[in-house]
This record gives sequence, structure tokens and C-alpha cells, in this order.
Amino acid sequence: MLDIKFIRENLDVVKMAAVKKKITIDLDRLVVVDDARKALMTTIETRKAEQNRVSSDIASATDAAVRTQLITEMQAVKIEIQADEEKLKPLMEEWKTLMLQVPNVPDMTVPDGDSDADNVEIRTWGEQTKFAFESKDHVEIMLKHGMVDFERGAKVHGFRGYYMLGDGARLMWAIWNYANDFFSARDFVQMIPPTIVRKSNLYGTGHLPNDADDVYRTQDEDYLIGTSEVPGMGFYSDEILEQSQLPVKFMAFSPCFRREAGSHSKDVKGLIRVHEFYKVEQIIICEASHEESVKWHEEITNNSEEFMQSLGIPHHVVLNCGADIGQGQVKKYDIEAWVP
RNA sequence: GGAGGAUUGGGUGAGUGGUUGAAACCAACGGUUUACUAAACCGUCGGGCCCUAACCGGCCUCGUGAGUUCGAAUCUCACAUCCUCCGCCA
Repeated sequence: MLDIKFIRENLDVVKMAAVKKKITIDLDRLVVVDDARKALMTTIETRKAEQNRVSSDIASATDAAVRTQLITEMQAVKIEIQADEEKLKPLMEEWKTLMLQVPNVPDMTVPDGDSDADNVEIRTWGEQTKFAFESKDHVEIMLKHGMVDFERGAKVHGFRGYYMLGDGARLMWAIWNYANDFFSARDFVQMIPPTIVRKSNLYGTGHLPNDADDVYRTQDEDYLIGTSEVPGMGFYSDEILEQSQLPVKFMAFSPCFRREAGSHSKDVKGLIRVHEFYKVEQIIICEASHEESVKWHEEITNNSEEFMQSLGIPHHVVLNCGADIGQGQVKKYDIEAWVP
């Protein structure tokens, strides 16, 4: 969530950010609500100051009559404060709702666009593999080798459930171990986080309220993470770090849970858009400046590319357009493998 | 799931309704002294918000949220976390 001061001082920039990200939000309304909020709070605080001042007079008053009179006066002030606080409540509701919708300001280089079709290819690596024969997809190959079982997966879990078996399971272990070695060598601290988290962590990372339909919720009002970014960022929440500690780099490994609501008709086949999977995530906590965050984001992207390259997987890097990045995001690349 | 105890500033820890945002000690920081270090002594020392060019000033904050009261760290309720014991434990 952006600071209201920053929003007010850079209103035009934030408005342009919303336009670029195709987010509808009435920022002028936010300013109006914020003005009202500040005015009311000033009134309340002035009354409270009076209350505090007279309270100590009451404490030191020796004359019983004076004391009683002061208390009577303060009873009236108390009622006024309570009335103002009631007025403040709906104002704060609207203020918070609007604040949670304010988009983070995207980097200059983020292209304009309406959908992922407008994403821009930045660079490619390797040659797109071409076979002299008609190739099979991953589903066919894995089934043939007993690496996965979708039918029993669906029987046990339901839609898009899967069992990884034999070499399929071994391959997953191998990739995790390989990734662990790869990123540990680049000064990332390994982290295995909790996957059941409190709501506040999802607000903190912008997954709520935006992705509410995609998040699993427990009967205790806790949430299952869709990415270890959530507990990874929650790690230092409500804490203040010394500049000398930065950047903090985590390589978090966790199961991820996603409802994939509304995506049932897309990409129907195979191990994509599943409800449950495992993921290694790079997390870097750096100084809160645009330059620093973009710099470390480039490093993360570079690490991912080199990871792909070390496996010899041809790929291209795509810069996502405004409409295809999250409300909280500044810049985003997709590194897409070229599969035959 | 049940019973009991706890939660105060960077740390230890006092404080059970009224100049307590909070004693004391430690740590930290600045200074005096010192050839240097140590010691000693003096001073500073939580955070957020509002106002201000700044100073000054104001509000909030003693796990969180409500409540009682003219006034709450202190009383009431709910919740969270930690500790001890019992139960459960694929």
C-alpha cells in the first residue's frame, strides 16, 4: 500500500499508473475523503487535548465543588468526541477501501497494453527446438513412462489432481535439489516457510483483496499460500531493518495452493494451472527506492535466465505490459521456455 | 479440547485508576577526562500521525480489539502469542 502523503504529492503519477495498469479507481475521491478524514481527526484531537488537560486539573483539584463541575463539563466533551468518532468510522471504511486499490507506480519501461498479447519480447536464448518427426506433449510422454497419473489424481483430489510417480517424482526432487544448489551459490538464504498464514500477510503482499477468488481459506480464517512470497515477505513484517542488513535474499521453497477460479476452460491439459504444486521462489528485500527495487528485480530475472540456460532450455524473455502486471507490481518479466 | 500462569521501551525489569510515555539498571550514542585503552563523570536515548519552512505544540501507542470512567499500563470482555500440566495425536 502506498503512503497517502506520496499519493497526494504525486497524484498525477499515480493516476497515470492506474491508466497504464487499466485499474479503475477514483483518486480524486480519495483526496476528498482524505481531506474530510484529516479535518475530523483534527477536531477530535483538539477535544481530546482539552480532555487531557482538564483531567489533570480534576486530579489536582482539592475543592469538591470545582471538581464536580469540571467532571460535568468533561462528560459533555466526552459525548462530543464519541459523536465525532462515529462520524469517522464510515469515512475510514471508504478511505481504507480506496487505499487498497491504489496501484503501485510501474517502471517507465513497462509497455502500454490491454492484455498479455501486448507483452514485448526483450531477448531470446537458444534456438527453438525443431524435430524431424511429430513430437509428443509432456502429458503423453509422462504417461507413457509412468511418471504421472492424472486419473487417480482426479479421483482423489478432484479436478486437475495429479500423482507424480517414479521418474516423474524423481525429476521433481532433482530439480528442487539442483535449484537449491544453484541459488545457494548466489547468496540466497534457504527458507521453508509456513504455508498456512494469517490474512494480514495476503494484504501485505497485495494478494488480497485482488485475488480473493484464487485463495484457499481455512475454517479458522487463515489462508493457504499461493506462493512463498507471502510468508517470505511476512517474515520481517512490522519490523524495521537497518540499512546495513540490506539486501536480504531468500530462496523460499514451499507447496503453493491456487484455486484457479475461472480458469477451468483454459489450458485444460497437463500439469498446468493445477491447484497444488511446489515452487522455489527468489525473494529480495531491499531499500525502498524505485532504483534499488528495479536493480534487484533485474538480478532476479538474470538468475532465472541463467538457471534455464544451465539446463540448456531455449527460452525468451517477455516484458509484461501495464495491464498484465499486478496492482502492487512495478515491473514484471515472464521467462518462457520454448517447447516444441 | 481442558486447567493455570504470562505478555511493559533495544535488553532486564518496576509500576493495580489521576502531572507515568512510563522508575531503576544494562546496552547504544555524544561529550569531559586520558599518551592510548579502560574506568569515572556529564548529557542524549522507543515509534506512528497531525500542524510547522523550522522551532514549538497536539493526538495515539504498555500483545491486539472492544468496553467502563471526567481520566486506564492499571478495572471488564473477547482474541492472539508464549510457558506449565492434563487429554488427543493417521
